[in-house]
Amino acid sequence: MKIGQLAKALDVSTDTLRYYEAHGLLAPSARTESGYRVYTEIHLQQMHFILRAKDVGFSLREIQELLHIQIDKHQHSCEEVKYITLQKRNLVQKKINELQRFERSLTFLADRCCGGKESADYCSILTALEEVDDIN
Amino acid sequence: MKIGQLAKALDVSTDTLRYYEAHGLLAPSARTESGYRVYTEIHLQQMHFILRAKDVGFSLREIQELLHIQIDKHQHSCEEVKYITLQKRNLVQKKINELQRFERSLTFLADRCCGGKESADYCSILTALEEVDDIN
DNA sequence: ATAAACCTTAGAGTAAACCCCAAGGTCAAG
DNA sequence: CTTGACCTTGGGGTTTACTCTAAGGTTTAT
Repeated sequence: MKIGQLAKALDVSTDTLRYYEAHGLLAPSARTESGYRVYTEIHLQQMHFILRAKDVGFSLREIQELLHIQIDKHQHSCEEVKYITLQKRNLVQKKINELQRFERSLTFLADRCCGGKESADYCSILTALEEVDDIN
Repeated sequence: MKIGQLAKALDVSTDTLRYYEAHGLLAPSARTESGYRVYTEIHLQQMHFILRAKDVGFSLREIQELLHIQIDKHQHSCEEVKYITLQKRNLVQKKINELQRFERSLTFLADRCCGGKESADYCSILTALEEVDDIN
């Protein structure tokens, strides 16, 4: 697979892929004789991982750390890897909790909202949020 | 409450608070005679909302949109508010799903990891991820 | 065989979200 | 009544994550 194909499959720009390569996130496994980057199915999967991670608020640096667990595996003991992994999981769980709180607020707001044509005087995320906060 | 106190309570800089004000995210309700910004408990809560939203990957623009549901409530019909709200909830639910996938990957990795002193040759987020992806 | 559509590197430009500094006004403590 | 910790505005600088341009080489389609 060439960079353009991978980019199209992921709906990102070729620039982004080169940027990720330059920043240690995704390196093509080989080059053609003429220097073109060659990617495989694995890179597609890895990019899906990266994009999902980005989407839920991880910075590229944090994503790199996650990937580093693999890349540096010979340098790290299993103990360290486990520690890092559990730490990251805590972070993920915290994010999930926050999002679930948002979800409850939004659900509350939607339920409370009549959905009709009249002015939304009594509709407000913040009001909903406060109420949810009170409930919790 | 003055800006410094609010900043300290939230562990952000006063610059950040002024930046948010300039960008329509959080305006103090009043000023002192000498021009100092005056905040209340409500602003503290609103900032908690903003910071949590930021933490789970919403941009300031997106957060503003969420808050706008309130600010513009007289301009919007309840129908519109409900539509926006449900759309945002979809987004939140998508993020939750993505994070739960991460959580499964990380759990899988941690479980698989012996946690001992030896090299982590067989520990890898990506390997774990692939396996989880296979399971799903 | 030549245009169109790719690819390369290197480097400059941009938007978001701060962060810092200067120059000066305000205010509580000693 | 002044020192030091606050506050004000305005503007410049930084980092992250792209995005674009220039100048040129490669591949595919007619």
